[in-house]
Amino acid sequence: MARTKEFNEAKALDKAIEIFWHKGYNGTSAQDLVTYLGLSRSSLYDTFGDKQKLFSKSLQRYQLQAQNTVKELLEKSENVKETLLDIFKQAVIESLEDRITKGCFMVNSSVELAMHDEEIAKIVKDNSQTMEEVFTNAVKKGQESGHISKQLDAKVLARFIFNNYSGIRVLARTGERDKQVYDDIVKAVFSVL
Amino acid sequence: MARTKEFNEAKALDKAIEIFWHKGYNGTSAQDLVTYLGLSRSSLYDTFGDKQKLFSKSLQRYQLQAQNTVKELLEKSENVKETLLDIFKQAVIESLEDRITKGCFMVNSSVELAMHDEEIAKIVKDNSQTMEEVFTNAVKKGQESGHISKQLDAKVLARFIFNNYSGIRVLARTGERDKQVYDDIVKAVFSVL
DNA sequence: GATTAAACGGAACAATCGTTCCTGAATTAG
DNA sequence: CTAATTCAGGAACGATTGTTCCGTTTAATC
Repeated sequence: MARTKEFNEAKALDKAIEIFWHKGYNGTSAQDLVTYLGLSRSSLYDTFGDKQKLFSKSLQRYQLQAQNTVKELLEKSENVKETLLDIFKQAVIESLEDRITKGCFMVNSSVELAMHDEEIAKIVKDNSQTMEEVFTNAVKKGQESGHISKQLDAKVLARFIFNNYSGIRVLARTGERDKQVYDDIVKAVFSVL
Repeated sequence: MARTKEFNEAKALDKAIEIFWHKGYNGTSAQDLVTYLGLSRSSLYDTFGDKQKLFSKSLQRYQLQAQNTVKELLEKSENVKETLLDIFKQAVIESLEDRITKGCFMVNSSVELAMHDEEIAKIVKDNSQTMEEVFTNAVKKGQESGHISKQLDAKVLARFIFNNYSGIRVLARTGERDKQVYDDIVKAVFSVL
């Protein structure tokens, strides 16, 4: 029989996420991938097909990870407003800590590829819809428990929250390092809830 | 003496803005530029130096145009809140009309290049600062005239407005075509003012 | 009409791109 | 052992990249 796989496919994907996230699709060369994933050209192409497929898989994996984190936090939360605040605070911390200012992989990919690559566009669209649902359910829960104002519709607030989340990630990508800027935005956002 | 320039440098730059805006820096080839600007390889390089310089000039020109539009509208406005609403409505209209979903050239460039190209990073940073000032002054004016709530600091609101403006442009870039999504966001944003 | 410089088309550059293929070593199961 | 399969490494592919250079044409000034 045959030799077993030596490298962990999932771990290789995580590596791919990192470098695509940092350098973008067009900015990452095949050589970059070989070097950074630490496996040979042949293994890379045998395992993942081509660059586009690898990117697509990476983005999908990232989406799952990111979504699950937020989803779980909100679903088991007893005070949704506070949990949402925690999520934003975490995004701010990551934006400031991040010494290589990666922003958000999904936002970056949207901007770079969504209009030129149908498959990526589909992932992005799917992500938006799912996040909208997650936030909508969370807001509804918060409104029922009295933690969030009922002045605006849950879906309206969900889209609003998601929009500001995107905005903050763009801000991070520009390299903004002034915490006050992020805090001000979060403050204004939560004055609505 | 010498022959006079046949092509209009400013018009060529506007063409460059269009294609860079649409395809991004890495996605636009030298051949794309030759074809789209309608001038020869030699003229292009003689006039603008190289691709990076052309991109930089294009982005600066775009910045000036975009800034002046918003600046003038807000400075001569008598009801700043309404003018801000007009600006957002205009962004929404452009996002929906735009058959090739360009988003915002500045946002796109931030995400694609700001962290890899110092010159671009400088332009982006300068743009953020200027826009923050413009919005801050506008909000102050609105607060003094009673059109905008004084509950939050002018600078806080300015940053908040700018963040949502970025977010909307990202949304446009993803190809979102549902007007309701944009309208919901705008509604929530203006509930703060 | 001579001079000067700009614009042009296109050839050509080296470099890099993503991808394929080959070789030989390594490792597993029967 | 043998057979099967994966590994690493690198050579090589054609295509495309950004850029330079050259010869010719065009036009404006003197």
